[in-house]
Amino acid sequence: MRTYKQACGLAKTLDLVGDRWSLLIVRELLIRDACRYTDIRKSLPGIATNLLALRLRELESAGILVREAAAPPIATPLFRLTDRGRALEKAVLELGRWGSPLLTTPSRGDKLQAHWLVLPLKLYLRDLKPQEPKILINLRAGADPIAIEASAGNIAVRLGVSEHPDALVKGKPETLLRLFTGRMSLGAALAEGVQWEGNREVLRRVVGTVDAPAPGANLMDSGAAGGVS
Amino acid sequence: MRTYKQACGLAKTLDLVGDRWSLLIVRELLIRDACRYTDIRKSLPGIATNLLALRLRELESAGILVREAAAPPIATPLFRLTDRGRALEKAVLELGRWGSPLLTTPSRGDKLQAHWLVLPLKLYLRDLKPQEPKILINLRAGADPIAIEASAGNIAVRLGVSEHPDALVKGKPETLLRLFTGRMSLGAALAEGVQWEGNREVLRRVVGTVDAPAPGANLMDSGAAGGVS
DNA sequence: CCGGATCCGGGTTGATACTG
DNA sequence: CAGTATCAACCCGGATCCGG
Repeated sequence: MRTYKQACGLAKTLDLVGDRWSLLIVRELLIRDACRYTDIRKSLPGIATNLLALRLRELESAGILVREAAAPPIATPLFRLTDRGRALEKAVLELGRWGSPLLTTPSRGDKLQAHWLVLPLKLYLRDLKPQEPKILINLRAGADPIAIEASAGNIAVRLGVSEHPDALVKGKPETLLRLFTGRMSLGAALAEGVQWEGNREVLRRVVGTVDAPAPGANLMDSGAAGGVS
Repeated sequence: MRTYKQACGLAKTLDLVGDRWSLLIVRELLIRDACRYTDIRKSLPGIATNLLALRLRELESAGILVREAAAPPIATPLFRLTDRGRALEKAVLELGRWGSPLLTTPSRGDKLQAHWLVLPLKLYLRDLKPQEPKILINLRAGADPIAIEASAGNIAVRLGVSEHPDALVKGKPETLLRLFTGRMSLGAALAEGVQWEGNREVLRRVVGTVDAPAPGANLMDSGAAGGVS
């Protein structure tokens, strides 16, 4: 294994997850608790099958994920993060936050899969009315539905469907992302084909600037927009 | 440029800083405000000169750093992070935090340069007595002295020397790191050759468990230790 | 010395074909 | 479905050389 040979936390981390595709595999497992080989493959267009198999072995031997031989009847192995692997979430979220401003520029041929919304929603949603009763929002932007729950000041975002939600929102992933990160008003979203069923007020519960989509609204905490090479 | 072609913040970040050495170059510039080519090279043993030059061009065109043509007399270019590049600090610190537990295992041939202590010190030092007057600690573990300042609940760590410090601590970087991250008592550090001049009580100001170096003390927030492949 | 450019051998990645 | 095998292309590491 190629290593930097530096007694530095960052270098040690990159020794284990710095190779191409590694952190994207971790991202998939952060979003979907357990994955089959093919699930990961479909979410990583362009990865070679041998490379995916190699990375999974490497991450397994690094203690970041485990391969669970499934039940005897239909044995299809499942991959799941260990606690140690799940501890990468903060770092993954911070890397994703830094890259978010680059998503505002129109993507040429970029893919956007619905389940990827989970991580940015975790970053940008806030429970702005902690004293009010719990609310549930279901999102459907593609194959994988997303469930949002705001309760007592906390936000939970996960793949799946909540029962008896306060609202069900359908639309293209791009549009829902802009809507829920405060970069697009509800009116504009509806005009772009978003379907909102149920209570519309719950949007204000979790998104700050619903009606003030500042023209050059920047998702960053600070700093100028970076160029794209 | 090779890109993942995914409309995902993490993927976009990795498109720009996911290549080998890129984040280590950012780390160097986070620690030393402005660097010459050779400074970076000395801190990255093993990097090929052409690769360093290439990475610097890539990071420059990504808006992460700028190349400052120095003053006319003796022109030696300086590299400095932009605001956008400095915004990577949180992500870099979180990646480093995740890798910290891997530093406890004896490193085979790993290099440890004194100035790398700056980032872990930023992570693990706390001002535990915010109401007391400001204190200054100078560290010397190698070529680059480090200045620590605790004041009003905040910790500042930078390369350099404070004037009239409360304490001056000299020793091997490994030992100072363990001492200031609470994994080694002061007594043990002194026994290993650490020289402490000045007030010894200031250590309690910034380090939590000075006298309780739990045997298997873990720097992680949670999770088991990962294996090393 | 500083800041690279150039060349080369070997390792890694990407694409495709193939197998249990 | 879950990989392995193969091979071309590219990237990386090390050495050398070269203009200020």
